Amino acid sequence: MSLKIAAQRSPKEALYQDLKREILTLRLAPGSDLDEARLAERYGLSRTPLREVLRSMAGEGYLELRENRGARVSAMSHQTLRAFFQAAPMIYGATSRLATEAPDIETLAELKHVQLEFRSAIDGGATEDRVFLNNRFHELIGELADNVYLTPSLRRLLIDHARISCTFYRPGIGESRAEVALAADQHDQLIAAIERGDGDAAAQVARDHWALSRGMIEMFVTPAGLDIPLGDAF
Amino acid sequence: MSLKIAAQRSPKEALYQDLKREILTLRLAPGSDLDEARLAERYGLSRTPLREVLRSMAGEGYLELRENRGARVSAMSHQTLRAFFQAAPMIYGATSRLATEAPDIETLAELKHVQLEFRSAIDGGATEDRVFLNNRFHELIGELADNVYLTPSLRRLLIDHARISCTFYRPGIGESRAEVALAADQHDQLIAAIERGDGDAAAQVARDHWALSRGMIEMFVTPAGLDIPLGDAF
DNA sequence: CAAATACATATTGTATTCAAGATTAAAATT
DNA sequence: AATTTTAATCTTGAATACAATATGTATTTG
Repeated sequence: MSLKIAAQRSPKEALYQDLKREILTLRLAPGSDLDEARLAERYGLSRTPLREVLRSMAGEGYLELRENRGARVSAMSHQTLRAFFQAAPMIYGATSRLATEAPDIETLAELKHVQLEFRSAIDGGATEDRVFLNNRFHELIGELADNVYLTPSLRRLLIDHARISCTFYRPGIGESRAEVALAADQHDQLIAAIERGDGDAAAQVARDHWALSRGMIEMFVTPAGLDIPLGDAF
Repeated sequence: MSLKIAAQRSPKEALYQDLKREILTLRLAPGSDLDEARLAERYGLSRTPLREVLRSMAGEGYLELRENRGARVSAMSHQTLRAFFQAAPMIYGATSRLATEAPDIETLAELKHVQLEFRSAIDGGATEDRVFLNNRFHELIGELADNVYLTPSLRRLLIDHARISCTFYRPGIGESRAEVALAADQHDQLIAAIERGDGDAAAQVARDHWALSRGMIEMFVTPAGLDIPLGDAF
C-alpha cells in the first residue's frame, strides 16, 4: 500500500524536488551558483517557469536571489550557525508540543511510514537517504503542529540542520551508530507522545533530541584534541 | 537628513510596496482575488515580472497561490487566530531579546526614526499610518535580532498582527488612546533596553507589549455584554 | 609593466505570443 | 422545471524573442 499516489510529477515539481534534495544533501554546495539556462534545458522547461520555481525556493530559504546576478544556494557561515543554535531548541520544542494537540490522522500515518523508512535506512541505506528521511520526519512534525506562524522558521531550520548533519554523518568521521540508534528511538517516543496527546512528553523528547544532535555537531566542530606527541617535520 | 535615499523605485518595487501596504491595512481584504492582467497594466509592467513578485510575496505569507487559479490575499480564520496567539509571545520575546545582543547601528537609527514617526502618527495621523509604522517598527526589531531562522516567522506574525489591529483600531470602536500611548512608551523602553544591551529588560517589555496588544484584541473579540433591558419587538 | 578603459560575450530581466486550463452561459435532455 | 452537457470566453501557464545589465578580455595609455 502506497501512502502517496505516484502522480507523474510535472517538470516544475521534479525540478523543485531534485533541487531540494541536492541542496539538503550538500550535493549542491552552499553558496554555489545556479545557471538558469542549463537547468531549464536539463528539466525540459523554459526559463520562465524555472525562474518562478527559483523564486519560490528563495522564499523558503533554499536559495538566495541577487538582482541581475542569478540564484545561488543559501550560504552558511559561523554567523548562521550561531543563529541556528539559538533558534533551534525553541522552535523544535514548540512545534513538537503543538503537534500533540490535534494531530491530523493522515499526516500521522505518513509520519509513522517515514519513520519505518528511516529505520531501514539506518542499516544499509546511504547517508543521504538517512538525512533526507530525517528531514522529512521533522517536516511532518511541523505539519502536525499546524501553525502557519512557526512552520516557516521550522522549515528554514530543517534546511540547515540537514546540511550540517551531512557534514558529520559522513562514513568514516565518527559515524556513532549508538547515537543514530538513539535518535531513531526518540522519533518513536515522539510519535507515541503525539498519539496519546502528551504535550509535555513531546517537548521533553524534543529537548533530548536536540541535545543529542547538538552534541554531535559540537563534537564535530570542536573535536577532542589528538593525544599524539609531535614528531619531526619530515 | 533623510535616512533612506529616495531612489526612484522600480515598477516591481512599487508594486511590492503598494500591495504590501494594501494587504496590511486591509484595503485588500483577506481572501480577495488578484487579477494579473489588471495589476500588470496598472503598474506598467508585463505579466512575467509581475508573477515573480506575486510568487515572492506568497513566500513571505502575504498571498496564497493556487494552481491555475491565480493569487489571493492570505486568508484569516479562527484557526489562524489561535495559532497566532500561540506563536506570537514566543517569537516576539525571542527576537526582542536577540535584538539586544549586537544591534546594527544603522538599523537602530532607523528604528528610532520610525518610532518618532509613529509618535507623530498617534496624534493626527491616519489609522493606516499608525498600523503601518508600528509594523515597520517591529520588522526592524526583527532585523536587529538578525536571526534568519526566526525572522520568517516574525514577518508572518507581523502581517496578521497588522491586519488584526486594523479591525479594532478603527476610529469609533473604543479607540483607547491611553493604550496606544502606553504602546508607544513600550517602544521607547524597548529601544532603551536595546541600547544598553539589556536582554532581560527587552524580553520583559516584549511580554508587556504583547499582553497589551492581546488585551485589546480580546476586548474586541469578546466585548462587554450590553446592560440594556429588553424592550418590545416594535 | 600596471592600471584603466573600451569592447565583446554571457547571463539575467522583460515583453509578446501562444497554449492549456477554468469559469460562465446557453442549450438540450430527462 | 431542473439538471447535465457543451460551447464560448476569460484567466492562467509556458515558450520564444528581445533588451538590459554584468563579466571577462584585450587593448591602450600613463
